[in-house]
Amino acid sequence: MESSFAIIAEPNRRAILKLLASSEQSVGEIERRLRMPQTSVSKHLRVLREAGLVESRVEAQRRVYRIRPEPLKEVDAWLDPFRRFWSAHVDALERHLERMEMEEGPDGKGKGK
Amino acid sequence: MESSFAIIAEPNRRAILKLLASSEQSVGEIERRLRMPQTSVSKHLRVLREAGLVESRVEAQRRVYRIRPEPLKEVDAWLDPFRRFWSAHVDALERHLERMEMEEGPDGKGKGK
DNA sequence: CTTTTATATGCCTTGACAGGAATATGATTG
DNA sequence: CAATCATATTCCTGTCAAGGCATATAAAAG
Repeated sequence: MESSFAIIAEPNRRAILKLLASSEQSVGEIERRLRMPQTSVSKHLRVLREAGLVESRVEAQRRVYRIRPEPLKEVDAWLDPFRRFWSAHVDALERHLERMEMEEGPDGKGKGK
Repeated sequence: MESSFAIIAEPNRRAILKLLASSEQSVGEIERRLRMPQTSVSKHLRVLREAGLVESRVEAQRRVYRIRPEPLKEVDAWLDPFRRFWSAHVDALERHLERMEMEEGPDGKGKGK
């Protein structure tokens, strides 16, 4: 479960991260807002913490969690090579795709001959 | 396995996508370049195809695969709320974090005090 | 100290999924 | 047609992670 990619593959963890992106929250707040069992929240927070995606601060009996954004940079960086496909010059991409489709019917199901 | 997040959680699939990001490739080319068993490549390609992350074109007995970038936009969009944490100047972020620590939580759920 | 509140941990079951080997499908060439 | 090349699919197995439940830890309040 090392990689950030695996961490954010889990929908509940994404929900937690998204919530924390707006502002830090205690476990109980997360529990109530996302309507998920406390035990489940704690376990996901543990995974997130060990992966460095969140960190916690103790406040009385509560633990307040907040985002640690660094690991997400890895994901952002990985996306980079794909951004050219949808950002910037769409023209070049379209020409590229059209060239590829020219060679055979679109989507290849064709028995082409 | 619907979500793109789950799809890219797998390292070999990320490798395939990355390779295809540079240019389209046949199954055999992927097999050789990534040094992974053909059966494995085919299976990952199936997953990627069903998730809409790649599409294939038939060329004689070969299937040439290429990127379909759209689904990755979802991932890119999800990252958006976190970008503010690392983009721009760090000062603003620090002030932001400090502000959050100050507040007791905008929740209103507060057990009064 | 006892009780209550807040959070964490352990155990167990279940399901999903990756990998490997063998095989099936399908197109190409002779 | 048979032989061959390229890719897909099936079956099996091991692993790993998520969810539920009970329980442990720890701080606060009475």
